[in-house]
Amino acid sequence: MERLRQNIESKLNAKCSPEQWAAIQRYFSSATVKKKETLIHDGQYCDQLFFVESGLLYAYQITDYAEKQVVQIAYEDFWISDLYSFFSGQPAIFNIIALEPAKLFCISKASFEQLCLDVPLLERFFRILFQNAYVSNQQRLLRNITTNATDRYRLLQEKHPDIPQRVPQYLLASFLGIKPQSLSRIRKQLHAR
Amino acid sequence: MERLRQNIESKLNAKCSPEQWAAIQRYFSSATVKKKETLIHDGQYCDQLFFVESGLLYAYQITDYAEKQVVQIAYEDFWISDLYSFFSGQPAIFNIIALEPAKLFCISKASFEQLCLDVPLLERFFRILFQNAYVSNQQRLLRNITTNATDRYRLLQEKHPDIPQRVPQYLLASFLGIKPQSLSRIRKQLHAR
DNA sequence: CCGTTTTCTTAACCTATGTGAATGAAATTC
DNA sequence: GAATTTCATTCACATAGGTTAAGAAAACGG
Repeated sequence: MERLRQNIESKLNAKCSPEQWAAIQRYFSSATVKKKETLIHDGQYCDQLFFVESGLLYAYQITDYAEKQVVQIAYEDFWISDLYSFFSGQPAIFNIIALEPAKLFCISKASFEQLCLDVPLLERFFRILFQNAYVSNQQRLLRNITTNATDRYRLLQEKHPDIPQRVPQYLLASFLGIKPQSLSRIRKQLHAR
Repeated sequence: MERLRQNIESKLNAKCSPEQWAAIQRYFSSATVKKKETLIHDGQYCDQLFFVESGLLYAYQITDYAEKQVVQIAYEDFWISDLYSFFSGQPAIFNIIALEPAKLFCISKASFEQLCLDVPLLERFFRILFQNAYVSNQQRLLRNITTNATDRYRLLQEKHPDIPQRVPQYLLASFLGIKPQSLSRIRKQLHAR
């Protein structure tokens, strides 16, 4: 669980004491998913947060006209969940599927709440986690409005060079908000230089 | 402050006791802004949450090439702030300006934290408030990707009929992620039927 | 009330991205 | 390892929305 520890400590900008870390470990369980296995089905409840220890998963929504829309891509050191369902207790609106076999650490909502009481430092950690999720979503919305597809692709390459290498292009395209043919065209133009 | 009370009670789906309400009132202050007055400047700190009692404000970001991008529009019963700055203590990334003279109730970060301790019910309220903000942003991102401008405009008319009536079209267009000329064209087509 | 400024509309044209179809490559299944 | 399915690429064409420019309408300021 070294990865999880580092993730927590880096976001808190502080070390966990041995006791804190022992407590934290008690509240998480681990899980593995095989390639193409569905971790969360929309319509069912998602009452867990998942930390990706290894592997890669993505979350998508089915749109009004039955198309997949990729919402999030998570690999090592990322957290993924259907936060809407997690927070509200309503059925999930996303599907979450493994693209590569993955090893996860999971915390249920009940454990999450217990842990926050038990180790207040973790309450702070999760607050930061959710705040970051909020802010990065908002920035993503603004980028999608104000930036063309080529620049969005370049930015993704820069910030998350893993993703273009590990994710098939039709999913990458969806994540960027374009069609696979357009992404193919964009890549061709970029390589022409 | 009746509006604020109703807002809180409706999101909590519960009534505040007289003591709770008295405590809440102590933590809020009130403010007014004139038309065109700037409530929050980007680059400065935004350590307040604002509840709109009357009037209308909007938040925008200046994009890389110096264009205004409208992020949020708030009128009676809405909350508005630069949550990034509020949460992180970093300088604000948005400007918030009054389009109509407005009366606000404000709570500073320090009061917010005190209030959450003092009246745990309010901690729950704010959690719900932030969760809703997260979810509605995420849904807005997905809609912007999967839906054309005409449908986005129609949806806005349906869900917030106040906005098209009270906000000039060039700001409305920006909020929808299009240019004013395009919004004009869309409106023309819609009225032609 | 009139001149100024801001906002809205229209139109002609342009461009990025979508669409549909064809092809071949790659991956998966049996 | 042959058969199928899935995925990526390309192309010709379609279309939504952007751009530029001009004038009309509305709002504003003295």
